[in-house]
This record gives sequence, structure tokens and C-alpha cells, in this order.
Amino acid sequence: MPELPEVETTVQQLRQVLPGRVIKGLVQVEWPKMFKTHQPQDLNRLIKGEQVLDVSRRAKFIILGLTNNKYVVFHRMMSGNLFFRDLSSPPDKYTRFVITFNDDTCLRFVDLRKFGRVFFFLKESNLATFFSKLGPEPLLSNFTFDSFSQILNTRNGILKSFLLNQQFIVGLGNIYANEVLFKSQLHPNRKVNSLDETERERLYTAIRQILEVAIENKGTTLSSYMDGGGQKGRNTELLNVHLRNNQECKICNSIITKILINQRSTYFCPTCQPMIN
DNA sequence: CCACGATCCTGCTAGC
DNA sequence: TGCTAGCAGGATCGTG
Repeated sequence: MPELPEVETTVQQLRQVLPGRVIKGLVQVEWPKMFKTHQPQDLNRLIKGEQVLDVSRRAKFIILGLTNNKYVVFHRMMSGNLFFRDLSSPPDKYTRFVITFNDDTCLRFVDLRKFGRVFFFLKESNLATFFSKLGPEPLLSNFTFDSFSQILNTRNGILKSFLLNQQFIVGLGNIYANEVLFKSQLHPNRKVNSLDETERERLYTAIRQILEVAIENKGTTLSSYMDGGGQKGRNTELLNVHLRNNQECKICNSIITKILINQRSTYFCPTCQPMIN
């Protein structure tokens, strides 16, 4: 899926076009399993006539805030995209459902692998409950080094797995976890509780820098990711390790190595990220 | 608490 | 050329 930078990019763009529009209906539902809280026909009835007030993000979820305290939440998982289109624009392949608006525009959920998910909530409190198990947002000011360090204190698993677990910190996926570890000069198989103060600081700083730069570049496009207007991200060429196995490290010319951690491909430089414990 | 595997899907590509 | 195994940006659930 899109990770935090790709979700944030989409949210910023949808925020410019969706607020103020009135929902006409939910149509062209061709994969009902994506709807996790309501049947599509019920959701159609619940959102019809409501106006979009705002578009926001929590972790990798995209939230449409509607009138009457209604919230539609999307998760794009691995291959999902949200495209704002005119009704008359050419069809997007792999469109799984469409939310239409009164002015003949629409929002298309396009998702090759059909892993994407849709949720609906009827009060902000229910939305908060839904998000309650998520860790902190790494780019918010309340994500301080001290708070991060406290989370690290309670863990003793593998570092890469820790970064991918949304209960501890949200927004990182496989690409950016690999890139963050490279920038931090930390081996992905390090134990979380083995990091000293300096290493924790490097990790904390890298998380924020990697994500911020990726957002500035409107995300990373590997194959299917596109932003809300159907544009590719520009961050791809900045990748230092992800998908670069058997290529030279841009810093030290060592050969980038690929290993598996939790069934996920993990790329690192054995020289810049030595295994010490 | 943690690790690991299976699962949900489709398409692309590397290798034979 | 044609087939197939393996892999892909994520998350959840069950088992040990």
C-alpha cells in the first residue's frame, strides 16, 4: 500500500476538491467484501445527500468527514488508489466502487488486489474507538524523542518488525522502514532493547526526515501508486536500499543485501548497518 | 508478549 | 513462446 507519505499526498489533494460536494450515491460496487461495517446498499442510504466537510488522515486511513457526524474511512492496503474524476472521464481499470456527487464528479476507489477496505462510523467517538489501538503520528509535535524512547523501553522484539507495527508508531510500511533503518545506520535484525541513546536519536530523527522528504516529493511510486490526481510520486529515485539488492550502496559501495524478516523483503547495507548486539 | 504462517487478491517478471 | 513459482506498498487471525 501506500505508506504515510502517499496517503498524506492523496489527502492533501482530495482536500482541495471534495469539501462542499454533496454525495449522490454509492455505485458500481463490484467487490462488496471491501465494506467492513455496512452492506453497500445500507452505506448508500446513509451517505446519500450528505455533504463532505473535510478530508483527513489517521495513520494510513483516509477519512471523509460528512455532515451529521458521519465518517467514511478508507484503507488502501497494498494497491488501492482514490481518484477524483468527472463522471464522464474514461474508466479506470480495477475500479471497485464509486462515490458520485451531485455535480457529475465522483471519487473512484481503484484497487487491483481488492485488499482495500471501507468503514462507516456514526459519531466521532466511534471513530476514535476504531483508531484507539494505533500508535502515535510520527510527524506531530507530540511525538517527541522522550515519548518515542518510552515506547522503545517497553519492547524487546526485532527492530524492523517494531517499525512496521502500527500499534507502536504509525505510517511506516516496508519501503520507509527499510529506508529509515539505512539512514539510522541500524541493522534491521537488531533487538529494540539493544539500542543505546545515540542510536535511538538517530532512529527518531530518521523516521521524521524520511517521511517529511517523501511527502515533499509526493510519495514513492513502485508500480501502481498514484496520487489523487493520477500522478506518480517523485521519491522513487531517492531510495537508498529498497529494491536495490545486489547494487552498490550509495555511501560506501558495498553490495546491498536482501533478507526476509516476518515474510517481508528487507534491504540493507551490511557495512553501513552492521549487526552488533 | 512474541514469532511465524496463512489468508485476503491479481498481475508482473524471472527463470526454466 | 509458454508455463509457473514467487513476489508486490498491509493487516489480521490462529497457532505454538
